Formats: sequence, C-alpha cells, structure tokens
Amino acid sequence: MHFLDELNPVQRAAAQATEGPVMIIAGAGSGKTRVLTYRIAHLMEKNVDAFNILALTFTNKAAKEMKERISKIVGVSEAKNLWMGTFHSVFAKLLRIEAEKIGYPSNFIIYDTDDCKSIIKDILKQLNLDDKIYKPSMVLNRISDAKNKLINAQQYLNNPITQQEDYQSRKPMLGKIYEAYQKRNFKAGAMDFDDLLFQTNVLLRDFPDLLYKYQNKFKYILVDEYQDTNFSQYVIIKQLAARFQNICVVGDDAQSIYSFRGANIQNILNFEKDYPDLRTFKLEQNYRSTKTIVSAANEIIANNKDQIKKLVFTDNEIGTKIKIIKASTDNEEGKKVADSIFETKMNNQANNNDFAILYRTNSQSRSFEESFRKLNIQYKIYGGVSFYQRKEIKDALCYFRLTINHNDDESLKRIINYPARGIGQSTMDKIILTAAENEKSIWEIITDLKKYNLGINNGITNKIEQFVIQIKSYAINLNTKDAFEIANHILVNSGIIKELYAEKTETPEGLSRYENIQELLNGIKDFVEQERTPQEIEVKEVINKQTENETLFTENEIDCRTLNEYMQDITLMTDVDKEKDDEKNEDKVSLMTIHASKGLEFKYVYVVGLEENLFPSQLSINDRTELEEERRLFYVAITRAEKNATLSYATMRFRFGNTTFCEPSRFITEINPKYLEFPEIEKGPVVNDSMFDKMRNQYNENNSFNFGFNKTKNNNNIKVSNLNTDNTTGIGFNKPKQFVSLKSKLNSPSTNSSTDIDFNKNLMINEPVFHEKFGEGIVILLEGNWPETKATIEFKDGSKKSLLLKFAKLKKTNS
DNA sequence: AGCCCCGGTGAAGTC
DNA sequence: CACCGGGGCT
Repeated sequence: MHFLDELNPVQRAAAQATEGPVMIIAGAGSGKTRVLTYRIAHLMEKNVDAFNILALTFTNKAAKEMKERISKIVGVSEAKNLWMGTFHSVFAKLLRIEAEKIGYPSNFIIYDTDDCKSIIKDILKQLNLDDKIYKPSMVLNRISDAKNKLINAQQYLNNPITQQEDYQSRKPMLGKIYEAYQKRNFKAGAMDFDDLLFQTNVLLRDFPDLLYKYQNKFKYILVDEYQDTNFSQYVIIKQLAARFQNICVVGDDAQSIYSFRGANIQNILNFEKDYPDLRTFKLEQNYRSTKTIVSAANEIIANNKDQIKKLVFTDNEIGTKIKIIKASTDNEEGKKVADSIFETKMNNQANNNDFAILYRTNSQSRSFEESFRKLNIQYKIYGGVSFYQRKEIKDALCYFRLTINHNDDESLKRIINYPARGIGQSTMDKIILTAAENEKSIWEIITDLKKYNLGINNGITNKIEQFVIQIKSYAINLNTKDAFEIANHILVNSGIIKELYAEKTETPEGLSRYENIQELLNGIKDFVEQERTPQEIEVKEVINKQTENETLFTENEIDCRTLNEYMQDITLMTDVDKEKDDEKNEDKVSLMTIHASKGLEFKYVYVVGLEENLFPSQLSINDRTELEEERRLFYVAITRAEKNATLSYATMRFRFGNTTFCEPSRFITEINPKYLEFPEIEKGPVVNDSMFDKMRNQYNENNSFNFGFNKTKNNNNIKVSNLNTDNTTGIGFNKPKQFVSLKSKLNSPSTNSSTDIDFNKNLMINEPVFHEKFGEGIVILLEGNWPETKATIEFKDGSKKSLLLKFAKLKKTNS
C-alpha cells in the first residue's frame, strides 16, 4: 500500500498540495504530524531534493521523530539531508555560516536566560540604577519584546511610543539599558535566544545576495505550530518564501499558548491576507481521543471569542466520563491522584507511561512526587530547575564556553577564581573597570596586563598569566578533538574534578555534585557517539571555504563532533528534548507543565490544580485575551488524553509560605456536567466551622489595623494587586487575597450576595445545598451556561425541583 | 578570601 | 517555603 493511502481524503489533499501557499488548520489529535511527515515524503518522492526542504518544528525531538518516519519511506540517506528543527536551532546553524558578515564570530556563544539576567544586573550597577525599579527579569522581557518585534536599540531609543511608555512607567532608562546590553553581547561574541532570530532577519535584510541564496535553497518551507510564531519568525519565513511561495503552515489557533513570549495569533489568522491565493485545509477528525473528551474540549473552547471556526469530531468510542477529584489540600490532591493512578493501572492493566500529570506551574509537582514515592510509582519530571542550571554544571560549562570564545566575559568572571587561584574580587574589579573604560573584553585586558598598569602585584599578575595560558591550551585542540576528549581534559586539568571529588565524601550535596559532573561527561560522551548529520558537515565545510587562509577543519575533523557543537546543542534543547534516548522507553509516569505537553499524548491525563487564581492564573483573570489564552491552555491539556481525563482541585493550598483557600476553577463549570463524573458525596461544606474559627483567629492576630488593596499603576490601568503589601503603613506582609474576602465576610454578617452568586456559579453535581423554602437538598443535574444555568435539586422530602440558579439564591448547607 | 547566617523577598509559561 | 544577596566573622 502506498503511504498516502493511510491518510483520509482531507489529509491526503493537504499532503499533496505541494505547490503554492497552503494553510492547514489542524484540530487537536487530527493527525497533523502524519500529514506533515507524508507531505515531506511525498515531496521527496516527486524528486524534490531534501536539501531544498526546510521544516520548522516545535521541538527538536519532533523533528527527529519525523525524520525517522520519513527515513522509513524514502530511505535514511535522503532524509538526513533535510533541514529540520526548531526555529532557533535551524537559524543558529545558518548564522554559524554567515555570522561574520554581520560582525559576529562563527563560533558565537548563545546566552541562556540566566546569563542574560546577570548581564542586566551588571549593567544596572554600571549605570547606577536600582534593580528594584529595573527588575532584571522585567528589563529582559522588555528587550525581548522589542527584539521579537524587530526593534533594535537605536530604534527603541528613537521611538516616541516606547519612550513615552517607559517614561510613564518611570523606567526611562530602559532604552539605554537595551543599548548597553546589546553592545556588550556583541563585543562578547554572544547572542541571546531572540538574537538568533533577530540577527537572521538582519542578515536577510542587509544582504540581498544571501536572501536570494537561501530563497533558492529552501524552495519548500513547512512551519509547524504556526500559531505560536512571533513577528520576528514570521518575517523570516515571509522573506524566505517570497520567491517560490511554496509555504505550508500548519497550526491550530485553539492551541496558541505562547503569546507571553511574543507569539502572535494574528500570524495564522492573517495568513490569508498575506497569500490571497492560498489553499486551506481543515483537519477536523480527531483520531486521538474519545467522544467524551472531544465534546468536552469543544465546549471549553467555544467560550473563546477569537477563533477560526471548525468542528472537531471523532469516530472513536464514547469512553468514560471526565473524572473530578476534589481534595482538601495540595498534599491530599497528590495522594488522591496517585491513588487514582494506582487503581486505574490495576483495573485497566495500564503502564506507568500511559499516565501524565499536567500542571500550570512547575512548583506544583512536589505533592505528586511525594505521593508517588510513597506508593512506589516510578515517575519522571520534565522541566523545572534544569540540570544545566546547577552550579557545578554551570561552572563546567563556563570553562567550555570560555575555551571556545575567550571574549565571553560572563564565563570568565565566573571561573577565573574557581577553583580558587588567588585572583580576588578587588583585582577583578580593577580589570572589569578597565575593560569597560576601554571598551574591551576582559580577556583582551588580561592578555595585555602590563599595558594597562593596574597596580596589580607580580604574584597575582603571574597567576592571571597562568590562567590565560591554561585556557589557551584548552583551545588548541578544540576543532581537532571531539567534545568528550576536550571536556574531560578541561575538567581534570582545571582541578574541578579534584575539587568535587574532595567534597564528595563530606556532604550529600558534594556527592550529588560529583555525580552530576560525571553525568555531564556521560552526556557529552553520548553526544560524541551520535552520527554527524549532513547539515553539520555542511556548516563546517562552508565555514571552511570562507576562511580561506587558515583551514579550520581537515576532512577527518569535519567528522568529529566538537565541544562547540555540543554547547550549541544543549542551549537550544527544549524540556522535552532533554529526555535521553534510553529514558524514553522507561515505564514512568510523566509530570510536566501543560506548555511542555503540547504535541504529546497519553492514555490517561490528570490535569491538576484546577483552581481559580492558579488555573486560570491570577495574572490572567482581569484581561479577556489573557483569560482566553488560559482557556486554550486548558484545551491543550484536555486534548492530550486518549482514553480518560481527570481534573483535580484542592480547596486549600500552600503557596508563598501561606495556606490559601481556593475555589474550583471556572473551567470545570464550562464543561457540560453530562461529561463529568463527580466524586462521592463528601459531607460538609468546603470550609467547616472550626476551620473558619482558625482563620478568624489568625486574622485577628495578624491584623489589628486596617489595610487596603495595594494599587499599582500599570500601563495606565489601575490593577488591584492580589497580594496585600501595604507599604504606606510601613508594615509589609504577605497575605493571600482570601483573607481580604474573609474580612468582608466578618464585617457584614448578613447575607453576602456576591459570595452566594459565586457559590451558585460554581455549584457542582452532588453538592448539598439549602433553599429558603424547600430546605436541604442535593444537586442532581446542571444544565446550560451561567447565568442561564438550571439546576435540578432533590430535596430531603424526596421532591425534585428544577431551578434557575440566578433566581434561586441557594446557600451552602450548614451541616 | 571564603564561609555562614540572617533577613528580605518572591513563584507562569520558554527557545 | 526556598532562594538569593548582603554583611559580618574567621
């Protein structure tokens, strides 16, 4: 059977429409990866050269898996030649070839977010700015936003709008910081993540011959997850596709969840305007999930205003209802979810790796980890604090980076005195100052120390010279020996291994540090043993040709995987990419954020922490577009499930060192109860009397004075902050919002209508209620969306009444 | 120069 | 609660 016969008619048409602009709107689970894969295979079958195909995927893992599938159809040797990967990794490769044209070295380093933050901090110090006003993460976001909109530092400074904004937010120096930051990275031969796209744009804009070259090279362009591209990415694609217009974008506006990093949903909504003669294919049949899940997901997303109309349907079985788990605390949530997984495993003979726990924030993983350990269920966590961010690993990597690029000031500062060499802070202060004054890198100063006459004594000067010699010696074999050999040599020779070995016996942390370094070396070993791809060879060959006089790589050396390539590889890995090959088949429950779960599927999915202010996040609930993004996130979460989805929430959660009380997420109420299965009736209301008393006592102890909301001015909108930090009284404290609403309860003992409405809005099946006329009863059916929700209630006398909630004024029972 | 302790402060999501 | 940075002590 021909591979195209495995596709349904729409899928097949989409795969075969190879010429001209094409937009594929692909609902969740609609076999989009399969279409993309077969589309590429089909192109190659039509004798399109693999070198002429560029496919941009969301993770490198996705690229790798697609390549493997294509290899099975068209053969390994052909498929290898495809340019395929994430935007960042593909264009980082392209920049390696072309970087020198825009003044960067071809071995430029890539700074991760931590690096960038420390640079910002440094600049703030230099400019004598308060890092409480100019919070590094905020500054970085602002710069990142600008870069993703292709605004450079000069344009930023000259732009009256940005200037006005910064002036109003009392951060008039942002432009200057941006300028200094960019200058500094450029001097260090470093790019941040956004630069990889920004500089690609610069290249294509300023060098028409290069644009022409790459337009001809990438005759066929495919972009996956197009709804999550930002302006910078959009322009790159638009430029590259301008000549042949063989551009195929695949996306689902319902799954756009990255606007916080500049993704613009309009890119997909406006594709039609850019390419009026496009062909559109809608993949609406879901092959992944049960009817229940698909229907529930459709209902959820229907609450959003902005969307491309489509109807996702499935021929799969109805399946089981979506389970709701209610827990009293976050710890109990962990326990109940773990119990449920244990039970499901037993009843359905499922494996651990059939399960995923998806949460809104990384910090939620803790309670699940604990419960899994107790039940002896194996699990793995994606994301969170990265291996590569740990101190000892970062130290090692900074050695590598400085070896590769001597001008990398950040790395140099970190390791010049680690392990201790007697080059102290005061010495470094002098050098750093001199470097700044002369607009040179630190390396340029310390290799020419005598010239600057810094009053550093001979002993220390000697030590610095030793350090320079040491780093230079590491660099000699950088391109001739493989990454593992070099890394191992550096770690041994620098004394890091020795240092950590000594620590290893002293403390448990010491042991784990030592093990981490060993793990790092193992990882490098794995990397070295992987076969080199044709693109990598291509990159090296081209760089070779450019640098005519000095030959960078001999033929043999082109074949060896270098430390530089390793460094590039790891900085551009996504959380999902970080999973090692041998871990893939391990039978473990997966724990990850919903963001990280995009594109994945599991038989049983637990979406946890479904509480107001957590999911949807408290930062989003005052803004429709942000709330809609949260809803799309929920949509993504639910549609990961094949057989069953379970939603859980806790009524009390430990956050910011405090117990906070939580209400179930509005998202639960957006699903028709007929798709939901509620827990056994649990006696008692969410907050019982003794808890209430405790809260009241706590409140009285802490607050013998009045406090109000802390108003912060933000982009001309007055926002009411959820945390009550009252600086005007000089007493700052950290009390969750719930205590504020408690106060209002205490002050108005009479019926508080707003809480009653909230209660009614969030009413659940099986919930005990009290009606003024009919007395106590239990909710047995809920129909329609608020405010038209109708509830059928079975009262104690056995009568059933159907009541419109907005009129019924039901209350919580007191029992 | 390096270590430790204290207090203040802060957690959405990521290439 | 967990992390970070500053200050003080050895």
